[in-house]
Amino acid sequence: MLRLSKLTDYAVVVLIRLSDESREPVQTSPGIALATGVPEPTVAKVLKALGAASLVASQRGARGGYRLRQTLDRVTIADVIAAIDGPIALTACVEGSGGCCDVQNICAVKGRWDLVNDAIRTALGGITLAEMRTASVPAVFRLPAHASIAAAE
Amino acid sequence: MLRLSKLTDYAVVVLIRLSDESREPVQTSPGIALATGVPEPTVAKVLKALGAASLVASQRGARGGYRLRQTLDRVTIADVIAAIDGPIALTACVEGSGGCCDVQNICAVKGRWDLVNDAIRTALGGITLAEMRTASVPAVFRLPAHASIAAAE
DNA sequence: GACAATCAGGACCGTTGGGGTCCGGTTAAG
DNA sequence: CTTAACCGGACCCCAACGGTCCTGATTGTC
Repeated sequence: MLRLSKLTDYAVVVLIRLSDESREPVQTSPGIALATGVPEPTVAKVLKALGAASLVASQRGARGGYRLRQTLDRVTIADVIAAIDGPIALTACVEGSGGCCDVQNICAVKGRWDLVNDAIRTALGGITLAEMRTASVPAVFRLPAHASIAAAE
Repeated sequence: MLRLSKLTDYAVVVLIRLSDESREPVQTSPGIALATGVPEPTVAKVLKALGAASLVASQRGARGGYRLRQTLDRVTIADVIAAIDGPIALTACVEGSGGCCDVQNICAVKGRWDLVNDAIRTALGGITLAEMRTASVPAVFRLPAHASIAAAE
């Protein structure tokens, strides 16, 4: 169903959590795990991927943790997906991977998926995490983080 | 990588093949398999799904086969994906599937993926198979179907 | 200077679902 | 009646993903 990975979903949750500047500017992965309800090892994995993509910066050692590298209005869904799932390409038959398709000499749509890939990339590149956080969300759901943490403990 | 299934790829190939009106208006799945290089059972499976979605019409019995129900300029990629992979929804957290997410009481992006889903649907709904077939494809690749069949035999 | 906290980067499994195959039944042409 | 073709399942296999864990490297704190 054109599913995108659950990890990406988590990544969005984590990034939005990280954007809450009202708390410590640097947050640890166990802390984020506790706050979001996502298992700690998974949070760590997501954070590592986001770090590799330079979406977050890490601080090692005692009192270390993670912080955002850009504000969320500068981060698009496409960025997150690319960070977690790799480059956005819907099929194996994208340009550059030539020769992988064993029926390509017959295939009538050879290379035609680029049109679709571009459309997807454009659509995804036009949505920022800031929009996902705020846009038309009932106030009830708008980051009642503190209360949730308390409830989770 | 936001991969869409190979079956969908095949479906596009099959539909484009089916659109070649220069041959029999009704084509059999073995015939399409031969022409496209896709294994016959797989072609049959794709055709069944397309039939269930009313993208193709089937004629049973001897001298039966499949034919298009609409011209390709009226069929979008979104239609094909929906026919093969089910409704387009990137995550499990879409509206209507309420209660499946065990962290939803903490999740800060509750329901926010709708924004992304809509963007994808719009992007995919704007591309027709006719565009995928013709748009800027070098003439060399433009359905030299007859030659290919001959070569495949 | 020793210790503790925290990230880094792998290796490691279990499960899921897609990809592919096959079979019995049904329909319709000849 | 025979044959050709679709129909609708059931079925299996494997790769990929989600999730976990372990062992280092780094840095602040006592």
